[in-house]
Order: sequence, then structure tokens, then C-alpha cells
Amino acid sequence: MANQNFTMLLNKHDLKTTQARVSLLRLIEKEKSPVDSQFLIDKLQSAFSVDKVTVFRILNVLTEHGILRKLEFGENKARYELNNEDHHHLICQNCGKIEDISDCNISALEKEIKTKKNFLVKLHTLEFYGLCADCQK
Amino acid sequence: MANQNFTMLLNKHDLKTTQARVSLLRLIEKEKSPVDSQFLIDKLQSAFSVDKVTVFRILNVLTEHGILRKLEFGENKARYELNNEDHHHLICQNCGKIEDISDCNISALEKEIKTKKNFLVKLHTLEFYGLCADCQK
DNA sequence: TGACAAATGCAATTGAGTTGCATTATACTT
DNA sequence: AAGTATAATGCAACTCAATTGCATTTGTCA
Repeated sequence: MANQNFTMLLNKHDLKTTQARVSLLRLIEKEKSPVDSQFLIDKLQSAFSVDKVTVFRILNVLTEHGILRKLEFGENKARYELNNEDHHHLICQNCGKIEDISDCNISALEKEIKTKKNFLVKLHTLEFYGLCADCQK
Repeated sequence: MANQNFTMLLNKHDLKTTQARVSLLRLIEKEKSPVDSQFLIDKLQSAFSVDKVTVFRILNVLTEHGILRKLEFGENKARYELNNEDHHHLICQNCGKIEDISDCNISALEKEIKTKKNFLVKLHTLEFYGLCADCQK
């Protein structure tokens, strides 16, 4: 989903278009890895005046509307990314680098869960922890 | 792994056997769902005198030794379970109930990640969020 | 342009988890 | 069984992410 029109996206969700919301979405779009709240607070505050509480509220409302995806990688804090196509993460336990992967083909498993357990899957998280190419050396 | 001998397990890891550690492990073993630190603190403190700091330290050391598995379900806090066989969770977004599932067959995907991305997977997390049988009604 | 609801700012607070340091208890030695 | 070294614990203070209440401001729509 390149070159997003975030104003239209917010509009579609009955969310008002504000500088903080659009700027936050642009920032997240630009980053290849999921970002934490402090990253966003620092970046936004270096561009204009915005309170950290506002950033947290924006992250919550955008996550509730499914625009963002909230992730946790065992760091005792949340990370966020645009909730676009189904993909997952390779998290290096040594250097902390986060790569994306796609094509996980979990949908077959989700169907099985529905028939076997009668649990209706709405979303899933799949993260791999290990060593990236560099850190295996 | 039923009827664990936690004293031997701790011994194997060069960890001293203490009342707090053994009691904590017994508590986690008894629970079918991953538990949070507050649950353990409350349960342990109702049985004997133990500080919350001690509980956090035990959770950390047991996780570092691979005896426990730390999980996060988007609640801004960690949950823990015994790190036994590979399994995953069905988390109901309505009532919060957590069920286990196994047989995820992710190992094929992990091999693919190694050859395609040269990323060495050490562990993975796979959680499904949705509606349990009761909450679909 | 006016009005109302939504969004934001500010200050205070919550709650999970950590740190430093003094004290205690486990496990090993003799 | 007593002595000892080291690991584990307790206590107090603290850190940091995230939330809450309430007053103020700002989008959006009539």
C-alpha cells in the first residue's frame, strides 16, 4: 500500500484529520520495522509541538480501528506498524534487528482451528526469534 | 511433563532450590493458561511471605534458563507458562479465555527461513486472536 | 460563521518491572 | 554437625510505558 492517502483513510474511519495523526502515519509508513511509542514521540516532537499522551491516544485509536497493528517482542513495551498485508517478523536476539517475512500460509491452520476447536480466528501473530545472518558469524 | 520434580529441574540448571521457586513452578504447572506476575505474587503471598521483587527475579531467571516461556498478548504485561512442548494459543478477544493448541508444523517454515533469509530461528511465537465457541453466539 | 463533538494538552497517577544494597539461606566443605 | 562462600531474598526507591481526569482547543458540518 504505497503512497497512502491518510486523510482519506482517517475519513473512512470517521476519525478527524489532524497534524499529529497524519504525521504519525507518515512516520510509521516510512519505517520498515515496527516502531515504539518513544520513537514516534521524539520524531513528532522534533517536528512540531505534541504531547506524548496524544501520541499514545492516537496509537490506541488507530489500533482499535485496525489501521495499525500492535506488536510486542518481549521488550515490555509495544511496537506498531501499518496493518497491511499478512506478514511476520524475524527478530534477532543478538542485535535486535527486525526483518519482515510473508507467505506464512497460516490460513489452512486457521480453518482447522475453526472445525476442530470452533474458535473463529480474527487475526494472528507469528514471530521468529533467533540469529540474523550477521550475528551467526 | 506431568508430576514434575522441580527440585531436580532446578538442580540441573545450577539453581538453588527455594520455597519461592518450587512453589512458583507448582503454581504455573497447575494453571492451564499462561499466568501474569500479579497472579503469582498474590497466590504466593497468600501462602507465605515473599516479596514481589523476588517473584520477578524468579520469572526472569527461569525464563533465561528456558524453564519458563514468556508470552505477551497485547496486555502491556507478560505472561508465563512452563516451556514444555511446542504449542500455541487461542485468545478470545471477547472473554479473554486462553486455550492451547499444538501441531502447528512451523518447522518446515523455519527451514525455509534459514535457506531463503539465512536467519537461524531459535524459537517462535504463534498466537491466534478471535472468538471462542461461547462468544460467537 | 457558529456550534458541537472530537481531539489535544497538562498534571497527576497507575502499574509492571528494575536496581542497589544490606541481610539471609542454600549447598558444599571439613 | 558446624562453618563458609555464594546465591537468593527483602526492602526501599526508582524507572519507564501507558492511562486518567479535566480544562482547552480544533476539526467538521450545518
